[in-house]
Amino acid sequence: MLTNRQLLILQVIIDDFIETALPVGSRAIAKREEVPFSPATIRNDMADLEDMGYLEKTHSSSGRVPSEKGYRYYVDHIISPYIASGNINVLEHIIEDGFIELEQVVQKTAEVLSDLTNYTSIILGPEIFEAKLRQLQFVTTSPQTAVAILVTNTGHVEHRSFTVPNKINASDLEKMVNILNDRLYNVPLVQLPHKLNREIVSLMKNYVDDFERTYDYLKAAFLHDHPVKLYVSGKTNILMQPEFKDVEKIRSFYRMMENEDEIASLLKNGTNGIKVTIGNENKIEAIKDFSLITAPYRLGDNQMGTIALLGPTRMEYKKVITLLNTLSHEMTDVLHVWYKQN
Amino acid sequence: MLTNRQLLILQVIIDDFIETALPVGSRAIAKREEVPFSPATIRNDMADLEDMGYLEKTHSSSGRVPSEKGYRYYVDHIISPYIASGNINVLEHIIEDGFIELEQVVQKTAEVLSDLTNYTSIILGPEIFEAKLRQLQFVTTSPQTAVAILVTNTGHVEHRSFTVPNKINASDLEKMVNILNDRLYNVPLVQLPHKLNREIVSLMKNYVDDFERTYDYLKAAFLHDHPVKLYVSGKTNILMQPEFKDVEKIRSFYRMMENEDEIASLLKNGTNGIKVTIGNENKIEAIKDFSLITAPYRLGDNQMGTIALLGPTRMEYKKVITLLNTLSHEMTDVLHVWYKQN
DNA sequence: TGTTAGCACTCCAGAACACCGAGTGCTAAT
DNA sequence: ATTAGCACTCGGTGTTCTGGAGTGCTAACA
Repeated sequence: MLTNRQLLILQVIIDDFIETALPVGSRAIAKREEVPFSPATIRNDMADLEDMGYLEKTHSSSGRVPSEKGYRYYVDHIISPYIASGNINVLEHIIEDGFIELEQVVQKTAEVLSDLTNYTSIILGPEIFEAKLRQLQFVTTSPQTAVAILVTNTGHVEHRSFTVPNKINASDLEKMVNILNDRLYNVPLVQLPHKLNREIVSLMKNYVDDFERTYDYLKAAFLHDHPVKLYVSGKTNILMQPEFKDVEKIRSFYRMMENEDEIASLLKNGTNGIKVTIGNENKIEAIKDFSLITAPYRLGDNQMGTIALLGPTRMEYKKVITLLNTLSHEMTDVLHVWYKQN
Repeated sequence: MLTNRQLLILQVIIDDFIETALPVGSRAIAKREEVPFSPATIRNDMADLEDMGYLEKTHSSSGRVPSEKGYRYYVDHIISPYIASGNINVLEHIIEDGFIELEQVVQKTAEVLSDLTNYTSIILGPEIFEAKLRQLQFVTTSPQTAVAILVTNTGHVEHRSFTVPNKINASDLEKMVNILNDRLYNVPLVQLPHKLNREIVSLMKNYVDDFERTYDYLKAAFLHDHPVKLYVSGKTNILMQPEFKDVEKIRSFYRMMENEDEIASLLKNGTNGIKVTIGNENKIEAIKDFSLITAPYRLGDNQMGTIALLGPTRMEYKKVITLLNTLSHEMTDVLHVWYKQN
């Protein structure tokens, strides 16, 4: 168990190191008003804190630097009382500015987030499975090709190009699409496959000649997965951090950022609230000396996506956690409005 | 005027430096089979070449390094006879692999290009103004919002979200869109505004009540600019080059790459053939020690876009120019097929 | 006259060394 | 329990030294 004084010293050291990125010495701590102890006293506590694993030295006579365990303690026990969910209405301002596509709002949010923090922001989602179908459509673009288009109530548009086999009858396709639009209007995307199989198949058999082939084709066009998008902003911010003077580190960082699947899997890791992953707690090699902070946003009970910030382990946790907390709530609110309006 | 021996020496020095990135000394040159002269002789020529501005020294007793003027001479007079337009069928393979959207083909091409060269590849375009209209459509997504969708014969889909003012009559909109689709089918996008004003306006006035307002609205939905896309691949390749050990350089490179408008303007700089811009010939500060090689691709007489490679001034010009030459022709061929199929 | 061998000179890169200062741990005094 | 004092450690910086790769110049040579 830590004494109050040790707690105070740990906090001061971490705060200081977060600010300066330089090892902190006992003299510097003693100079602070909130620490009315002599350097020698502080040195004793520092030695204890090091023994307990919260601090490290860069060499035998250097000042102290927080260990990952130290950051962990700091996040879990020291700053947690100060985490509020402020209200900065970032999203409201963005929306007022006249953006109307959800994707743009999200992209803009990512930009604001990285500007506000000087770290790299990543937003996953939103999932669109709760969005309701507005229209399906086939547009023939050439004798052999066509585009399948899907529109949702959230203004989301998906499209795919296809080659059209000769065997498929255009008028059959048209009939089917008409039926689908009739029957599936306002159905959430997540229910499409189910509805299709249960209610529509039998209906269509009556109207369409070469049912099997046409139906398979339709499914390929409209029932594919809806890929979740990743919005990233502020990749260069990371280069401003003093710990990234090393070209090799920069390279591995950018390499990783090119691999969207990997990043997405990092963010999907869904808990209920804010999650802080420090240094080696990250499973992915390339971010072993980063910290990743994620916050989910939701629609009802469904997690729709994740807002995240990636920065050095020496991160401004207090500020960042508060910010993410706020923003994830705002995102949740926006989604609520966006999806519930008919 | 350069003597044959000077020409040979210049070529050898540049080839060597391109390969090793190290200053080249007279002894190393003399060891080569194709240079049957003593180091002393070579030194004399090197001094001359330096006087003429083709070579530089990094310090008073170092080996020589090509100057930008040297590269320029190399590109214009030394390697030009060797530039062929090979036939590697990159695009054919990509298309065979089952990609069908033009955008994906272009993206994939950029990736192949950067993999093949280890530089950063950038592709601009293709412009879609030559594409022909297949369908315009309004989909109402909620009482206040709608999406406008435009599909071309090339499988390109554009969409925009809107708020719908109460004053606009939905059935008027529908009528208008129907008329548009009737009249504008297969019209190249570039002719849309003209056709609309000349032929359609008068027609529509007859059918629609609140013509003015509805028409303005339609124009905003469908007659916006068609943004030209930028496809980039291999940004991290640049980090492998030994000249980019400096974090500050890396930072400015990535900063620049984030500014798509600037890059696009660099590439638009359209000439007829391949264009090589070396170091300070580039107007943009951030790439003053890069070389940029661009090649246009076209449809008929219209330049549709640009393929480019960005690398250090010490670039493998011979290989890269040949490659770009080939690929720009292949792109032109692909576009031809893509746009001409009805 | 063009080419080459020889030589003195230059300058960078890296190793070795000394020195300073910030910081520590320990001990003894308060 | 806290603190003053002190010896000690170690990284960073600046200096000096040295080896080697490379040059320019001069004189000899074909």
